[in-house]
Amino acid sequence: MDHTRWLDDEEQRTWRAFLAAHRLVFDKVERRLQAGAGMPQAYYEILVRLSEAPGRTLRMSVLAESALASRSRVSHAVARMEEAGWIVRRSCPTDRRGQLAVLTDTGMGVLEAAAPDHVESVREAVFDGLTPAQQAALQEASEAIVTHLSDGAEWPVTGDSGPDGPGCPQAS
Amino acid sequence: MDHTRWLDDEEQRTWRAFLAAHRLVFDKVERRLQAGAGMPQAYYEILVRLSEAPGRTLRMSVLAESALASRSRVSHAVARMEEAGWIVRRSCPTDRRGQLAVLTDTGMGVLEAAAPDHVESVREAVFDGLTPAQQAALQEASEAIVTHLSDGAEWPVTGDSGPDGPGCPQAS
DNA sequence: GCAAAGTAGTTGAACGCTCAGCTGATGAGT
DNA sequence: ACTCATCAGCTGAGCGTTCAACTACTTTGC
Repeated sequence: MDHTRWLDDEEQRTWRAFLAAHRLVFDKVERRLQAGAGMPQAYYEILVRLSEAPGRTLRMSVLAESALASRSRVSHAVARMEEAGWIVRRSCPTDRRGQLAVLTDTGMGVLEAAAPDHVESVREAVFDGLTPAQQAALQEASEAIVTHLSDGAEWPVTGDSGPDGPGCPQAS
Repeated sequence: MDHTRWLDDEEQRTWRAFLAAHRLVFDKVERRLQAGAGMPQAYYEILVRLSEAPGRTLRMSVLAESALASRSRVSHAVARMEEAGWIVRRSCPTDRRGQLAVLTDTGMGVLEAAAPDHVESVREAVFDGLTPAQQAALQEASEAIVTHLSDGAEWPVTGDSGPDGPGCPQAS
């Protein structure tokens, strides 16, 4: 027997449009970022989160959660960006398991240099194709999905530091 | 001077929600597919396109375009799936540069076995979190983005074979 | 105190994707 | 016919991601 809740035609159409939009938007944005700044989206997002954090500092695990990335990914990425001089790692004074990632001035400079073209590509890919009403609808639907998938757990879309702070107070 | 068309707060919020929604949805779907069927989304999509094509056959370039993938990606992917016995390659009789990818019965079986859980994961990730109105809005916004990014070029979201057929008539 | 369970982060292998460069076929211009 | 540009597809190197260990530290329960 077949319990599968198959998609009807309308759902199928929605899913394929969503899929196509995703691929087209992120391909474009990723390519532009790679060409212009030589870094993948994931790295950019890590830099953004760090730049917004107090003291430009975040614990690895907080960074991972806030950038929606696995710990492993962040580990590898930060290692690479540390080689490049964009980030330095310091150990956390209150929990010796912890590591703090700190955005350097160099890293901040790289981010600021990359931002204008990145933002432009996002605007071209998403906002230039939408009416204000469609934009509002997209926001609402996206937030509904995020809320649903983050389960009961709150999920700070605007990057604040969560209910219990950055996990390790910025030591500077 | 600074010509950058920065995002205002509302646009920023929309973009971050869109970004988060996509990461969460595709992470979930990809993981489920990988765990259940041992294949990435990109492979699944290739199999779907082939299964819908007349004679379960498509030229490599048509396959790439229809799956929104680069030719290189399709080349690598088909090579791997050919090793697995899911696809066979045959040369195109009318254009000796061309290659036809044909879905085998084994491949069709793998696809059919993978489909139920994949569809279920899509439903859980997307539709279970949306009201019907939100779903309709998401479809409209996604299609607007797709239309915008595909430029003037038509883009068959529903996988038909395009204005001039599969490019190489299915020879069977 | 001390063992057991849980948490933070790292590491290396496997793998898919991208990019650039390549072969070989086709089509247009002369 | 002959050249040159274009197109279809393949290939290998490089890179980022994932997954499954693994180390080190912390917390819980006794």
